[in-house]
Parts: sequence; structure tokens; C-alpha cells
Amino acid sequence: MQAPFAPGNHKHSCSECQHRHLCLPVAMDSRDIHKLDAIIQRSKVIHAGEHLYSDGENFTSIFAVHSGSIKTFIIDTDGVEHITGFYLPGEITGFDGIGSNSHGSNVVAMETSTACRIPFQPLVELAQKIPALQQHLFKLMGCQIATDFKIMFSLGKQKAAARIATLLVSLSRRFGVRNYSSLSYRLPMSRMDIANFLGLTLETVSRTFGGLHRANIIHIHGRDLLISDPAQLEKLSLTEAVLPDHPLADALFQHVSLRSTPLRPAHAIERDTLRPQRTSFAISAPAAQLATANS
Amino acid sequence: MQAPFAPGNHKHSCSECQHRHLCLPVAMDSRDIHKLDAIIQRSKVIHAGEHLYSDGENFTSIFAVHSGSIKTFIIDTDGVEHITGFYLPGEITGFDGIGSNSHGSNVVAMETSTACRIPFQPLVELAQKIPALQQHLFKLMGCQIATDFKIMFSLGKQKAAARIATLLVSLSRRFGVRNYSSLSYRLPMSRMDIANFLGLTLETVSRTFGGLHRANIIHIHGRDLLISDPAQLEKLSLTEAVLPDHPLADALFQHVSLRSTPLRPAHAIERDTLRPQRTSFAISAPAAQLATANS
DNA sequence: CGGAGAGTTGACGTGGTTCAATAGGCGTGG
DNA sequence: CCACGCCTATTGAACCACGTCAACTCTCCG
Repeated sequence: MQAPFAPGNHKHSCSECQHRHLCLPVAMDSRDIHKLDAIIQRSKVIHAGEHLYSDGENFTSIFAVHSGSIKTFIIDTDGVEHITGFYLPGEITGFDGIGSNSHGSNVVAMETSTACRIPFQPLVELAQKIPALQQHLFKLMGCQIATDFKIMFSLGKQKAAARIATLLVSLSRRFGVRNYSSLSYRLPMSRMDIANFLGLTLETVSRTFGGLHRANIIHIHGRDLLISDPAQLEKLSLTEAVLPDHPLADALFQHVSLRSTPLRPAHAIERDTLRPQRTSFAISAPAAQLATANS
Repeated sequence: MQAPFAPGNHKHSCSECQHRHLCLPVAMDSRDIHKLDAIIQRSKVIHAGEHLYSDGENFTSIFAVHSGSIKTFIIDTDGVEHITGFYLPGEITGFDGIGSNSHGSNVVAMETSTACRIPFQPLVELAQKIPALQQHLFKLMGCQIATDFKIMFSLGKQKAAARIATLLVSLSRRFGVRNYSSLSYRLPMSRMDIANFLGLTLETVSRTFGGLHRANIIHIHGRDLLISDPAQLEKLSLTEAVLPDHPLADALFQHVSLRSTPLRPAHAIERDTLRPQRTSFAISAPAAQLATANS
């Protein structure tokens, strides 16, 4: 299922890439970028469910998402999967394999995507000559670690609603940086993937979305999301737990909602406010500043 | 509470350090190590509860534990702490600050410890000249990321008993690599810290220890631990969840244990088998191979 | 000995899981 | 165009692993 990379197949230069302000090229001036181009292998299209690399493979490369979206996950001895991250265009993954020289994780596309393969050894040798590139690689990995710490906090301390709010806010910021709407986007992943990543079940995710919808914080229809109260969502994402006497508790929690508002069915939302926004976030748009940490 | 570092205070060389085979020096031959010595600031003693650095401080350095043990944690907006890792002698922490140039986490000593402060910018400049050092830094950060993925799995998917088994096995391996007993050691951290790190409560940790004790997998008395059935512990640490019909379920779970063995009190263990082993793991012992990923 | 902090144990509540049934989305084929 | 199947998502109800609250005990240390 592998090897979607045509070696030496770089029709496009990193200097023209729409994600050059988010990805590796930020660390390099124009005359150095062609050295990067000489290393990087631009990928063919990768369809939903196809692997970029798999658990146990030798570590040779890191990967930059070019379009679409991917997820990374590890598999335990029983074959249980756990998703460790979602990556959007311009974000880089695969660093976890450096330490042991073999990947301990898997990367698969969540939708039709493209990714750039960056052989690590040549990259490291280039970084040896270009201090700014070395520095940037350290920064990228540092960001990954800082992000992982936040995810750990979420998994360890936050309640379901806060975990989901955290994820939505993270996606919101990252879409925003990419010049997409930060308040209205299409979730790249299924409920199942969200649940897996957040350490919840699909049902809990579904119910929590319902609660956030009822509380008028978000409007969600399938994977189409509209954040109608970003301030409240942000607030939720920062809390450890929502106390039962919180003004939103009625709408947010199952145990309370049963004895409260009968509430319209979740699918009765105004589709017209949502649909026009439904641009597939796949490609295009000139990028902005340096990416904030992913998720 | 800060600045325990006397600048230029390096009485000892990294080349004589007992952790040179685990720490930064592994990447360098003897003639390069003095360059490291010129950068590194060996610390004064840091007592339990004292900070190496705190949330919000400018990022300037990473830290290597020299003796004792430390924990890193982040603090959310409500002041809730979440421990993100425990570090033993020879292990390095602080990488999370690289990306944003300011620390997003805190490091405090769990017992009287010493640590080496490694200013990052000089280190990076040194790495620019010494490829093996650059490579090793990438490896260290890669290991941290791979480790974080495993912790995420634990927090997201494993039940209390499996999380605790995972932690104990991790400590076991890391003590083993440092030439301490891997089957009998003293926990460097409190029940509260374990609970916090694993996303549990102190009470659940206590009960789970009790269960593992009753199942004769471990013997624990306060912080003194004896792993009497390493194979079972390892097995537990690999499972997502222990099924109710598992042979050990009787001893492991509260809900079952209530209707099962009345069990002797936890403190009725043979203290003589435990106490002689109770060497504070603080210092000494020539180290072995390259450290496996921490936790 | 006495007081404080750490750890254990019990009883009970609850957030989230589990199992199960139902509903919507979408491609295929008639 | 609708019918059908398949997959994803929603909703409901019962259960349980863990959290919460509250004693109580042990250990350490002055």
C-alpha cells in the first residue's frame, strides 16, 4: 500500500507553495529553498484510509501535509488504535520515529490528500549548514512536545465537553491561520476519530455536540460546523470541568438535560446559514503567519 | 525561589559524570566533551518542591537531572496542575519551551536533587559544529514525542490498573538501565503525583495498588515497591482493559473484591523482604546503555 | 507524646460506557 | 425518480469504573 512517492518528482517548488509561510520554508531565504526542493519528494495523491507510513517501518522521513488532512495513531498489542494527532496543510509529522530509527506510529489520510516526503538524513545535513533551518526544526519539535502536553492535560483532567471544546478551538485557530473561516468549517474527521483521539466514545461525542448545539454555542450538522458563540467555546475549552450550577450545564449535560428543556431535534438547524460556507477546505488560499502549535 | 545555578560552577566534568552514557555526552567523543563542560552549569542542590523553572519564564535552557528526581507540569487557567512527566538522573527536560521561546510548563524537584542547566542557544551553536550532537538532540526530542504518544494512549484508553502498571513498568525499566534493581525500588513520587499524572484520583491509585498487592503482582508498603510478578505486570500494562472474567479481576477491582477475599491489610507485608533493598536511588552506579524513552 | 502530612478504606454519587434501536446521508442500480 | 443497502450519526436506558466525601490509620519528625 506504500510508496506513493515518485522520487525526484518535484514539479512545484517550496518557494511557490501556498504553505511556505507555515511550513519548513519559513526558516530559509529564497536562495536556500532550492536546496530544500532538491531533497523533498512531492507526493502523489493519497486517498482516505491510505497510509503514509506504518508502525514498525524504518524511520527515514518526516512528512508535511500539502493538502487535505491526516491523522497519526499508535496501535497497542491488542490491536487497539489510539489517535495521537490530526494534521492540516503545512503541518509536519513523523518526528516520533527519530529516537528509535523506526516509526512507532501510523499516518493515514482522512480524506483525499497530498503530502511531501522529507528524507530526514539529508534534511539534517542541510540543517548542519543552515543554522536557521536547524533552529526551525528544533522549534517544530518543541511545538509538538508543548502540544502533546496540552493534549495530555485534556485527556487527564478535562470532562467531555471541555475536551471537545478544546479540539474545536484548536481547529478553529489552525483554519484561521490558513485563511479559512475560523468560525465555520467542515470537520475533517469522523465522530469515531474524534472520540478515539479524545479518549471518549462515539456516543459521548455525539451527545456533547448535541449539548453544545442546544446551548447555542455551536451549530453542527453532520461534519459542518458553525461556531456561534466563540467566546463561550473558548471559555469551555479552558475549564477543567463545568460545575453543575454553571449557566450552561442545563444544555450541556445529559443528566441535567433530561429534567430540563425538551429541545428541538439536533438536525432541525437552519441549513441555509451553514451550507453556503461549506467550502471544502482542501486547497488554496495564501497562508499567513507562523503556525500556532497544532491541536 | 529561582537561580540556584552558580554561573560557571562546574566542578565536575561531563566526562566523569556517572550518567555520561545516558545523557548528552553519549553523542560526543572525549575531545568534544570539554566544549560541553564550558556551556553547562552544574546546579546547586534543589530541595523537594523547589522550581527549576516556572510557567511563563523565558526559555533559555534545558535541564538534565543529575541526581534525585523531578516532575514537569502545566497549569491551566483555573490553576489546576497536570503533571506531564517524571524525570530520573540522566534524563533531559525543558524541550517544550523551544517553540514559543517561553516555558509553558513548570519543573520542580520531587526530592532533594541536583540538575545541570544547559543554555540552549550555546548548545545549538555547538550542535552546528558537531553533527553527532545535533543528531542526538533530535533523537532526544524524538524520544520525548514518542513517549508522549504512549502517555496519551494510557490516558485515553487504559483503565486505572493498566495505567498504573504502565507507569511501574516504565520506572522499572528506567531504574534497570541505571543499574538499580528493576524489581524493587522506592517510588520517587507521592500517590497524589501518580494520580495527577495518570488522570486519576489519589484514592483510585491507592485502591489499585491494594488490588495489585492482593493479586500478588506487587508488594507495596508506602513508597517501597517490590514487583513480585513482573510478567503479569507487563501484561497488564499492555492491555487496554482487564475484562471482568480475567483471572486477576477478583483481586484487581473494587466492585469484585467486595464480594471476594477479605484480604489482610496492605501493611501486613513482610517488611524484611523490602527494607534491605531500600537504597535511596539518588546517586552513584555506573550507567549502562542508551536510555530507553522515559515513562 | 502530639500534630501534620501521606496513605488507606468505606459508602455513595455520577459521568461516561455499553448495548441497542432508530434516523439521516449517499452511492448504486433498477 | 425511488428503492435498497451501507455507513455514519443520533438517541435512549441500564450499568459500572471512577470520583467524591468522609472517616480513619500510619509514619515521620520535632
